[in-house]
Amino acid sequence: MQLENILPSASINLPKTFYNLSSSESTTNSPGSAQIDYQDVERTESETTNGPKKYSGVGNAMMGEGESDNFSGTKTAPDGRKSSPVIGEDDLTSSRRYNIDELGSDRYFISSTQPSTDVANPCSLFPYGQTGTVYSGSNGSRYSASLHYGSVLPPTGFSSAVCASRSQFATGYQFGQGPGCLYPPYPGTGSGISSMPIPGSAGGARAQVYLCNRPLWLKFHRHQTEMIITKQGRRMFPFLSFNITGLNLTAHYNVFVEVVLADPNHWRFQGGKWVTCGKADNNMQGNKVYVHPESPNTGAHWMRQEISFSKLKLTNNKGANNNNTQMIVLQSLHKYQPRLHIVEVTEDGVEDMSNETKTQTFTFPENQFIAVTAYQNTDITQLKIDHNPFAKGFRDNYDSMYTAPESDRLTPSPTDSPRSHQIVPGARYAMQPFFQDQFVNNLPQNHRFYASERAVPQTNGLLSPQTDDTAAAAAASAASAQRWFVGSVQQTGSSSKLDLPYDGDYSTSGLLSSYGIKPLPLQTSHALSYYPDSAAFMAAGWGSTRGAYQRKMTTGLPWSPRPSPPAFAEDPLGAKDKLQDEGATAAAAAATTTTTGGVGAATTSSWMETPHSLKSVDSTDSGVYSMVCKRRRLSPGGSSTDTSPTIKCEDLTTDEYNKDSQKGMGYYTFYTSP
DNA sequence: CTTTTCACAGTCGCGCGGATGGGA
DNA sequence: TCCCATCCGCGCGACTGTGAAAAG
Repeated sequence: MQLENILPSASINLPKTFYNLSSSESTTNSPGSAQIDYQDVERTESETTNGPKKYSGVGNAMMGEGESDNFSGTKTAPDGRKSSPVIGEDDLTSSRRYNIDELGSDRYFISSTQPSTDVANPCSLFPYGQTGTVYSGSNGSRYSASLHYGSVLPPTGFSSAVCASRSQFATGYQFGQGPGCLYPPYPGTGSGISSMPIPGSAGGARAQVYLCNRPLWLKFHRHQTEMIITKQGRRMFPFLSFNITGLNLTAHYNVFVEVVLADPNHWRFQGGKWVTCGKADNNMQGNKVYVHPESPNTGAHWMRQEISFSKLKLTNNKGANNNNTQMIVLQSLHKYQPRLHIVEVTEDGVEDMSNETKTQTFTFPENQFIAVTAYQNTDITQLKIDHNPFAKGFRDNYDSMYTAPESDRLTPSPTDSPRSHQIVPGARYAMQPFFQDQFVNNLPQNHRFYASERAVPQTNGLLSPQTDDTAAAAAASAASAQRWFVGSVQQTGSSSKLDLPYDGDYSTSGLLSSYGIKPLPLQTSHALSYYPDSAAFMAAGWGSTRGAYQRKMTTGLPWSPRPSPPAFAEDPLGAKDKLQDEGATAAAAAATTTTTGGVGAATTSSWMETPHSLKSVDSTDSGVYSMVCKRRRLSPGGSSTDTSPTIKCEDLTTDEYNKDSQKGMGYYTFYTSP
């Protein structure tokens, strides 16, 4: 790709107040310009489609402004290299930091429409499908949306089954992933596929789907999302929540989620990162589909409100099929990709067998996760605790948090969070605060001091293993005139700084560099994700004590023998180069994803082992990292490490940021397809 | 040694019943 | 005094991550 070309446009718009962009590269792009750039990118990408591509952008893209926050995991080594054990570190994407859409809007959408060349259409921005870099399967051929669909979801079985009824539905789809089924071309193609319209599909009604809580998903995705599976079933968190547009108001549709293997590998958490370990067992049988309880229903119904799958449960119990609750059967240590299916049916819920084209599938790469029976990466654990209302009891500063007046307490309750927006008709924005929060870190102004440092989303690439959302981001950016634009942000000049938003702080602390601790993860602000009015809490003492993390030491190899393939594909460029380019890459990331089709864009090369050169980099840190692999939370009073001030101060300008974000619904508005 | 299972403690909302207050 | 609406407290269930034990 031609990063140079892309960068300017790629850069995201961010409130300067918040990010303090100083980067020379950063440019003030207007939304329009951004779009144009993307076009360029897309073009470029398509041209290079066959070439080795790397996973790019996702990681960065993921870092939303709001998110940028705190991610602790990523830190820059003194030399500017990222030392975080986080998955994505090898990922080139990491270099790309920003994703437009994150900043611009909280909603990310993929249109099922065909990847038309229509530039104007946000969808067009994502050359999904075109980028075959993704896991192409044995034949190596790229999966086109249609192809993939067909392979995975045979018209006869899949769609037809659907029609009958929910129960049938589930049954019918149950083995969609069974042997013989192709893996969804995950990274790249996966997203692309879903986004791609099925040939002749929808008789004209092309739906557009927005991932409502995308920012939150991105946060997790950066660290490689993990989902607990238990015998009795465990809810997903983040849960899937979509907004759908473009449906026929009067037509009836079944909406369901299918979870398919994202790649052909078995994974294990070793050396602080996820690495492949043998082949996946794709013979696993069991229900893979969760039909939305409100199915079938009219297009008007589905479009009226957010479609939440908060009740969806994941289990590893093949025989478990609770009559009351649909559960999706998964296998531990396998990577999965949820996919949203919208199938037009008759009033009674029966699908039109004669017209399989009425099925539309949407895939959001950031929804990808690894099923586990116990959390492996403490970053994920912390994110879950910080964001999942059900886990409030595990928040270290919980006490102080709640000292605030009840009136100030906006945290959605476990039950209401999902329901509130789902049930109330027309309450499309009911969750606004929630989403907003995902973007914004609410911090007391007193923390403002560190604003400059936080200017860049932290975790850059380190984390995200798979990236894909960049495409989405790009689309979002293009689609919505970004309110904020961030240039390559990053730190001016020195490449070393690029990666680390917190560079200054971390380096200062020194502790962070070692990773012995989890730098304020958080997100305190994160913890308040659900607390729009977090400031009050902060005043109450929030942030004063945040659990420190203790790395869970793994006796295993410091580094995985085999780096995760696609997701974590290393950048061919030297690490150093990477860093230098990071600023550019960040911007490019968006473009890349767009062009590459998001995560999936990863080329076959991405599957190759990580270059030793990169490893060397890691090795440098390995001493530190090796120790780190898994982190465990410490008691509040715990290690001195956690005390680092930097952490607490994550985002300074948060207040301002919030103001901006709150100003208009526009921030949350949906993208409309041209 | 790794992975899975289980009991546990914690939070929350919901539902129920009782107490309270106002109006007829 | 009776009826009705509202408020409050309690118990229950749902849900979470933790950590130890069990299983492979």
